[in-house]
Amino acid sequence: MQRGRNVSKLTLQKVAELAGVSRSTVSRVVNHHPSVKPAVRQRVQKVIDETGYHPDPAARSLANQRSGIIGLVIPRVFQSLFTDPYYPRLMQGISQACNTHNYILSLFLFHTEDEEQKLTAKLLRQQLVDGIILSALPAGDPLVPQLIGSQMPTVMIGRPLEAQAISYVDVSNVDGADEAVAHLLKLGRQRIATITGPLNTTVGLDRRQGYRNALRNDDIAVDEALIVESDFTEAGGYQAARQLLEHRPDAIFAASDPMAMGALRALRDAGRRVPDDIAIIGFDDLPFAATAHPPLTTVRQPILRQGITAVEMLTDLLESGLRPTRQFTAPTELVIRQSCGANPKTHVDIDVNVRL
Amino acid sequence: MQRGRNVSKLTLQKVAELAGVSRSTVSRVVNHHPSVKPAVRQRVQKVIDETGYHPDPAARSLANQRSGIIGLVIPRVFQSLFTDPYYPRLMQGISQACNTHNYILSLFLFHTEDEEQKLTAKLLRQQLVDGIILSALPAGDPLVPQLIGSQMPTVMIGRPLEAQAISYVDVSNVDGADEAVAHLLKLGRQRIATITGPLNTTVGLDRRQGYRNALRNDDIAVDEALIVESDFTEAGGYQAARQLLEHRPDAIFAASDPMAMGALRALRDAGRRVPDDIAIIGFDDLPFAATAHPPLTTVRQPILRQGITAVEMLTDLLESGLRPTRQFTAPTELVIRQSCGANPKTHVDIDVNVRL
DNA sequence: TTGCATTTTGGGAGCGCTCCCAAGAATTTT
DNA sequence: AAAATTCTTGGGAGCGCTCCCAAAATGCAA
Repeated sequence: MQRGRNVSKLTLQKVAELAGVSRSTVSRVVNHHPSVKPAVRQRVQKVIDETGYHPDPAARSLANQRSGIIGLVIPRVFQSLFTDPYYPRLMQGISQACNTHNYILSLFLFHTEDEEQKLTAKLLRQQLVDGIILSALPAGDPLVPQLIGSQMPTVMIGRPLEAQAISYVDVSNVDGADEAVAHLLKLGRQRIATITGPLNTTVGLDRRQGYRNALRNDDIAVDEALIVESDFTEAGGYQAARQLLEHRPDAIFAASDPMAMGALRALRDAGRRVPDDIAIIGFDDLPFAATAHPPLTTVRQPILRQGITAVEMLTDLLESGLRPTRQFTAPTELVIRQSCGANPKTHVDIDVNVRL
Repeated sequence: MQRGRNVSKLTLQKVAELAGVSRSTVSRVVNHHPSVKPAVRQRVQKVIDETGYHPDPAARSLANQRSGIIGLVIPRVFQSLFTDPYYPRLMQGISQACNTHNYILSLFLFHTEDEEQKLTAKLLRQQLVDGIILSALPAGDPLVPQLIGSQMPTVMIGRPLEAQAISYVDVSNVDGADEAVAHLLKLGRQRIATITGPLNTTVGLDRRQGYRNALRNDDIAVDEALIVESDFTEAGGYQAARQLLEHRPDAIFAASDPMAMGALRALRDAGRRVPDDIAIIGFDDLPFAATAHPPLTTVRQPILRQGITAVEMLTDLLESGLRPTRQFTAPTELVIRQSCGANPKTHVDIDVNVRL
């Protein structure tokens, strides 16, 4: 009935016998415990290499009460965004760092409310995963307080909406947006509109704040009609841009690249030229931004790096006990292409892969 | 030193004491074993619900020799594709089905060759994951034979290149491509080119085969100059299309949507009109296809369903022992929009979300 | 009521590892 | 050279669960 258990399994005990030492000594070698005589260590290591021994993760987990697994949790609300390349990129970074630090990465996508409940309860029981990386959440989500209450080591991607005693990795959304809009102002644009992300998320709020900061910095009154809330998607950007068109903006700052693409499409459908009639700047610098038509000026954020940093913060937390929470905010960088009208000569930049 | 273990942990034993029964009985209740008197079962269940008891996964794994984890393995070669929405979609399907069947999903992305080696060895040792879902591999990859040799239950996404005793979930790439090209022929296109995927993958080969089949079916000689190999990416499609332009095609069948987008861009840069001068059909029906300019005619494949099916085949395998391998090939569907020139009136279809 | 078959329950053993403690070996000190 | 100290090593116990077997409880027929 046991599948594939033809060869009797290799255990610490067996390796120990082969090397002529005890279980404990092998365990010490495996775990790089210092107090093993070099000669013995070498002999044991040789047996390990020759036999291809790997400790049984379940037994190990049971004995030392940790699973060696990091859980990446992406809540339901963000499922719709899941098809945008942001998440894959983030996951790549997270996965890479997990490998480096010898953790297994498990993925928890919540699909229904029911599932969310059940899975959350399981996750919080401390034995399934050692720690959690949590993608940003909308306001009022009960998950964050639950996590804090449960003592589960957690690092959030993106600052939580309500200030919380929790570690997170963020990007300078406010300043990035500010810089983008300032750039448009410098280019002489007068009526700059913005398509925001959902305003129940910090990302949405922060990028709008940056927009406001830039205008205020130039003593320009904010026209609320030029601010439209959307949902980070292409379709959302399209709708929002249509709506904005009535108010005759001469530039649009979209809080995400997909929305910028949607806006681009809306403008094209409406017969407006970009950047001549209306300039556009996005946010993210996703791969397609460079090859959009026209190539999209956008605020680059180091997505891969964010993932890596999140894992490193978490493993730090796991390996050194619960210490004060930490925060990290990565800088953004304005990538000037053609859609903002600053750079009409340059041709499409091809270095899509040089991004971190 | 134990983080957060303030409350002494809830074990089978404790639950048993609370319910006034033995460990074994509680275990039976938890595992839905039939031989428990209804009254007792109810009493135990009540305690479980009230205390919020969940069995410790590590202990469980150790005792019954399975981890309850399904590993999704995506090899290095496909990392570059990882930013295209195909994988997220697939993962969504896989994750959903894993939840339904009570498995944990772990993600294994190989980043370097070294990592690939190390992780593979670990994976094959049978105790880390119960089974593996393997995304398609290029020719000659040693992973498939290794997996077969190791007795690790595996389901591949996409048929393996060399026929192997392995289960897989595929889509009808040949027929899908055939249908697309036949459609172009029916519309009167004469010089139909194709941008293929990598020809060391079945997907690449199959879709090219479909292209050939369609031409042969119309007694049209295949002009090898009209076949350019690429890599499924936007940038690759762009390059390939530039190359094809010299041979004056009046239609291009691109074996993936990103390549179709690249081709679209190349044509625009070259001043060609789509579909008037050149028609284009893609493959995948990724979300952006509907909102491309012009909206992309493409071959839809049920990505989410593929993921679900893969998991179901795997859990079947896991729960009923190793039985003969199985294969499943999902149908494709030609989605006609504007880029093929068949449908110049229709407007952008918005039902991006109705896709399975 | 007794005897037998059948359900239901309890407890021992064991999954493979880590941790602790004590025993043994090696090293240093006097 | 013996004693004190330190470094290595081995083995027991236990992590929390499942599985098996035997004991207890129940049901049924005679």
